[in-house]
Amino acid sequence: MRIGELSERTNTSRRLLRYYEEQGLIISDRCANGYRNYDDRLVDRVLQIRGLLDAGLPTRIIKQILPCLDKPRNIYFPDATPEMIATLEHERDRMTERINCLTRNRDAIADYLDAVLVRRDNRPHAAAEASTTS
Amino acid sequence: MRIGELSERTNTSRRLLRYYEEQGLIISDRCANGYRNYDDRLVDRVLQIRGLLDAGLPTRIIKQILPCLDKPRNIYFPDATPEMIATLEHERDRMTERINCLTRNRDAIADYLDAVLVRRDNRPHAAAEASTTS
DNA sequence: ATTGACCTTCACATCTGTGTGAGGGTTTGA
DNA sequence: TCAAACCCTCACACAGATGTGAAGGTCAAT
Repeated sequence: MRIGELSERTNTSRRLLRYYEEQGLIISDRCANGYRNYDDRLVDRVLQIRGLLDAGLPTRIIKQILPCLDKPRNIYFPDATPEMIATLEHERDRMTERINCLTRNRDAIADYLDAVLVRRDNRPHAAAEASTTS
Repeated sequence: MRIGELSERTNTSRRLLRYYEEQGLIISDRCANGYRNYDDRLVDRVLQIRGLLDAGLPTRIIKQILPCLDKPRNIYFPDATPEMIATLEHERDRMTERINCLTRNRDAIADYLDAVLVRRDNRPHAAAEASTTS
């Protein structure tokens, strides 16, 4: 598929697709006329990149962790240098911290919303309250 | 406490503390000489802000969600306009998406690391393998 | 009284992810 | 053949988070 289609299917501007390529996050082969040509799998890949970017990871890090995220991975192991492993462990832990932080705060927002909405439902005009009071 | 101490205790530059204040994320009262004076609770608050920023939330959003994250919250409910509630619900959902994305990818990294490290342990010089083969 | 370690504001700089548009080719269909 | 709709590269612009430094006030200890 060409860049326009990938752009539509991932809801990502052409500009950004070229930028991700420039940063080494995705690759494309070229048609005879110079147009980029993308594999179908790039759709998921781009979505994954966008999710990680949105979660605060810089392209530099995403580029490093992408190779070990490919699905049929157990088939061949790329070069796993000790520094690379250390980097991955570090990023794994940082991501866990992010997850915990987000979870804590999201739960607090959810609790707040629950409280506000319940309070609203219990107002004067409240109607269906039979089971709670009996 | 003054800005230097808050900076040390949160591992955050003075510059950034002033920036967060300018963005309305934290407040400070001033001493007679104009120095900022911070409450002890600001330490946790700043840490929370940093975590959210690191997880990809912009200051604009953080400012909106902070008020409903205060601990003894159930005591008084601030003005919860319908738009505010809609915003919070939206951010809650976006945070859930981020959490899911981070979790998926972190787990993939963890799996990869486990596989690489196990493989390494099973190499020629492996010693303690009695239970696996019997 | 002076020095050093604080603090203030202000302003300019940097990096990253994006947008936008110019200038120019290719392909397709009327 | 011409227009529309693609594609290309390049370059400038912008916003947000952050660094850095200048010019200057305050305070504590020597």
